[in-house]
Amino acid sequence: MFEFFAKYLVEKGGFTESELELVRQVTVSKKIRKSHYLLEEGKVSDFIGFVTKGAFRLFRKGEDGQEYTMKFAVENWWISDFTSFLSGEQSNCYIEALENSELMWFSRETWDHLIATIPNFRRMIDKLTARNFEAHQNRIFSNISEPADTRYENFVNSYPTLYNRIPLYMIASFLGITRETLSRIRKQAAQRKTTN
Amino acid sequence: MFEFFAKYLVEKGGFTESELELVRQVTVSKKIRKSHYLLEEGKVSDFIGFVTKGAFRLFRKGEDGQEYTMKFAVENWWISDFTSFLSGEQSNCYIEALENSELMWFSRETWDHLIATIPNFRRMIDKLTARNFEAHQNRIFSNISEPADTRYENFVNSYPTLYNRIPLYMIASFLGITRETLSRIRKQAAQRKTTN
DNA sequence: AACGGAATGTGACAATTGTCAATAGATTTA
DNA sequence: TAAATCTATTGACAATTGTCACATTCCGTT
Repeated sequence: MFEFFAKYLVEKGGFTESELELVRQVTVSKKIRKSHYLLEEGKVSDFIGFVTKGAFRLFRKGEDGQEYTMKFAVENWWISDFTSFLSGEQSNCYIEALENSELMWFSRETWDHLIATIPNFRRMIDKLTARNFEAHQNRIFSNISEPADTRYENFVNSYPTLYNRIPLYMIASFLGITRETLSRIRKQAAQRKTTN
Repeated sequence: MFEFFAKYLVEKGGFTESELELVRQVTVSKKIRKSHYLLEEGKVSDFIGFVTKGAFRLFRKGEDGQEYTMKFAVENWWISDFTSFLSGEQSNCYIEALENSELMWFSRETWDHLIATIPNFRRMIDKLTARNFEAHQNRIFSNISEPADTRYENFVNSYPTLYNRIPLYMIASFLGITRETLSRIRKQAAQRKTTN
């Protein structure tokens, strides 16, 4: 599956053949089965993964014991608890495989090495970080300014390869509503469609 | 007011005297009066500011025309629309001075120069970026997992130097509720306190 | 000090969302 | 394949939040 990752590096980072080779040499591929965890609360997220197959979610447990989905990741997405990765402290998140999945796996040491030795790599990650910042801003804005039905609509439009692949109750918690409410929102949306 | 900034650089970044001098040479101080704007929608946020006096808020206008506060900044905080700064594209935000304020003002060129020439500066900003990421995560988690009264309580506890200095309707929009709801939450909280 | 506008508080009611319970459908596992 | 588990939907009702209207307080300007 390295070729899948290589394609990404060429397209997003403009990597050359020799740069790709440098990355290949340190890339570890890892398979993980559905419902298994890549990370659990209390452990340090000392890796970064690039998803080549499957799907993941990152969630936290609330005071109420409920699971709140912070993020999804499918093919071509990066996955880690970056907060824990960057601070080196224990994570308060879980990362769960939602399907049988496969990823390119980078330890903290490997990651730092790539950043330090391949300028293109750092550039790519800096761009990614900026995009991430923007996405966070947009999500916060959505949360404070839009009603639930609009948030769901936006979610579907923003993640067309994602929304019909993931259990609805996870989407509900991602949006900050209950599964029942999401059910009703979807029903209303469907009715509006047939009426038009 | 550079001394105020210098203190920050020493405490947070461990800057040496000679490094401070390098920063001082390129630092521009800027005053701005209450209710004036540091940034308006449609312009590019091509600066980063460090607040040495006063207070700011960064907000976006929603579809409904309402203003939604994305962030506050008081003394010792950085202020900019980082999304626009990082992408170089037009901002969809406003930055408003909430009091007569003063800041250390860095153009994009100056900023890049500081990052490139002072390793300590980049290190400090990298740390800051990591903290920022964590803060975003926590806010999103708060938005999707906590009821409004808890969010307000957390806000007060998290920003003790801020919450009683800023109009309530701005706090309400920051939390994603209406001013009326915030009013009632505060009333209930006060009643609980006198009852105990 | 007085005025006017902005900000906050409050009541009545509407709309939205949550909770609980029951059911049906889908998927996994033995 | 069948049983068990997980997921999604729905109804009835409760709780929360929003909307609108108006009163009150606060604050800056003259």
